[in-house]
Amino acid sequence: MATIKDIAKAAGVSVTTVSRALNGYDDVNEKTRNRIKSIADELKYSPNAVARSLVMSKTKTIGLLVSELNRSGAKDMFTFEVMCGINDSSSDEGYDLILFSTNSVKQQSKSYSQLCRERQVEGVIMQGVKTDDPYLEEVIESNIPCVLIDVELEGDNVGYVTTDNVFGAQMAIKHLINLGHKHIAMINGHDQALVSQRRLSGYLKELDEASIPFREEYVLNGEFLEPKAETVAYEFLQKNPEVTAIFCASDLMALGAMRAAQRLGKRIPNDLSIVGFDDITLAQYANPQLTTIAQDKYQMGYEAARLLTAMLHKKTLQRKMILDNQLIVRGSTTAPRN
Amino acid sequence: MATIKDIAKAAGVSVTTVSRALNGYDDVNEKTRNRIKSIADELKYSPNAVARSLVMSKTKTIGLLVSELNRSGAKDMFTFEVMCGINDSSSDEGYDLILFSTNSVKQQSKSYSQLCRERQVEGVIMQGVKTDDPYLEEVIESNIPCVLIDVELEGDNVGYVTTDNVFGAQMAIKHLINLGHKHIAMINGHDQALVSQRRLSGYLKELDEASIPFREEYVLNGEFLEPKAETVAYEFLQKNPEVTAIFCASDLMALGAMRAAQRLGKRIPNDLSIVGFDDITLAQYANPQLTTIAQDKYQMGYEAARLLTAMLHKKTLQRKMILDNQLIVRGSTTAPRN
DNA sequence: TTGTAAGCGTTATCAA
DNA sequence: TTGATAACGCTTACAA
Repeated sequence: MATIKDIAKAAGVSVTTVSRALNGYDDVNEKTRNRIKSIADELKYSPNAVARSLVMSKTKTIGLLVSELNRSGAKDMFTFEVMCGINDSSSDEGYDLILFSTNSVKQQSKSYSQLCRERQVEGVIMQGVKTDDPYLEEVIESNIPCVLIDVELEGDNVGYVTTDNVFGAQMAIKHLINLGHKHIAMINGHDQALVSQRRLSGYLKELDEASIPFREEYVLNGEFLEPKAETVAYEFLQKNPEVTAIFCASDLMALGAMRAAQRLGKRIPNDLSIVGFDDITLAQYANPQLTTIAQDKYQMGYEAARLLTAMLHKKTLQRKMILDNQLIVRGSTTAPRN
Repeated sequence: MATIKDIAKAAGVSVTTVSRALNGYDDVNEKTRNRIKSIADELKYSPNAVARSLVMSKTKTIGLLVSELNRSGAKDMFTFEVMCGINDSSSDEGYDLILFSTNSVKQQSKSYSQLCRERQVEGVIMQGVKTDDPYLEEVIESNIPCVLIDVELEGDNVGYVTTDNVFGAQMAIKHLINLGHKHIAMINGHDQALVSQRRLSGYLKELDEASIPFREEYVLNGEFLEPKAETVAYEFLQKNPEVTAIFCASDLMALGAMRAAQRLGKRIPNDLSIVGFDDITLAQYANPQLTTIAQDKYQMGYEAARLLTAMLHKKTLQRKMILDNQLIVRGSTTAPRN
């Protein structure tokens, strides 16, 4: 592990000169610079980022905080794809990523700002946090720049990236209405996700525009879980045979609803149309293939890291970014049988 | 950002005492310790890991090097699930994870040991590297402790975690033979993966034990890609109608093979049995559901990080870990029609 | 039980 | 164009 000291000694110059030579300052003789560089190569020198961070108080590191990063996230590749985007863009910007894995147990022992300050990250990207997560308050209080995924929180140092969930839901419902559906239910995610609220309001808005009366019992809570969605859909469909279409706030729940329908002997899409949300990989492999609202997860991550680094460099006053979604019509929707 | 200096001043003691008090040394008066602790709390002190790393030359950080971490890995959640395991176990052991994202472009500018030394990681876990990856040589040369996933390389500071791929393949073939199949093809992955070689040898071994003659043209290269597998399977099945079963070295390729069969009007499993490898999420959603050899990806990651931390603490002489696989029989295999 | 001082590998200020 | 020297925040002999 050669240091600049070693190089300085070998080159017969001071550490200052070595530092400047290696960092491309122009107040150093080209001849000495070359000598120093070749010695550095010989000694297989690489700068110690830890030491540099200490003196510059810049770590060139972004903290990635994913709540409950675990296997259950494996089915919808949401988390993973967002991470890929974050990874690509932060490495484009010259930042490394440090993974903060937290679960509710660990959260009790270490506060958000402790976590960040310890590792001296310059900024944070948070993913998968619920609206009632205690860390969220700390994000505002602390002045560490932070970009949230799918949590609409704004502040001097806080921004977010999300997609247009209201309009996404509207597209889904409009699609069903255009097909001729009148009795459209919704399986929503849990209330601790902002996207649930947004998608619900899109549902309401679009029903309203079509002058279809809203029926409270048509909105179910599937908790974003496939089996839970299956359970509630199963009960619901038995009680409400007039319903010909269900809009689900996630593809995973849509898969659960499909299974419920099949258990009840309903054929999809002939007896029941289903629209999902996310466009996860599985959507294409379901039988029939799932009509859904596609979110560009990779881009969400990519933009999140871009937004954060721009904030770090004070290059932007922008604090939020809302991406468009897209309706993808596949085999799980059709006109209702009359 | 309070430092121990601030605390020292506020408490009227030296920084040494503060350091020792906070780190739980027993040569400090309990009264002063308590005073110091409460002041630290007041000042919302958290230790600066960067400074600590510098002086202790220990960063408590593991580098995670995933080759080509990108969306294409999103379909088989392999990478992601392994990562979850690594994440859980390393955080259990008190290590943080730093993500080295590299692609072949970036590799040219920065060598493996440069990458590691810069960030002063204590050890590295590598995933997704091909056997001809230039970084692999460096792993051996450098003396940074490293654990590889699915690359069987051993050395003083190098270990690996993999599954019993030979036996896994044997289970697959035995299953097909037991069903009565005689003409069994294999779609293998590319040669730059060790697992391809292992799975092939399992295939050969099991054929041999059943005295089924090996036919070279029965082994195809699907490059681990779904569309590629579909292409080669499509051509192959046309030319070789006697084949009643295909063993694929990955589930993704098995999905491709299924599609090829369906395009040729072959029914699965009645006209053609297919066995995959991995047990990715999609395997259960395919139609019919895919019979496969399941690998515990999460555990692979978990054990990799455990092995690495054990190596770091010199607590083990063990350098490798081979996990068992499991045959999961689903709907894509049955007895051949005679 | 506590304090002084050196040092980890850098960068930055100032003077030469 | 170069070099002394201080500083970043912490740990750790060694001394008191």
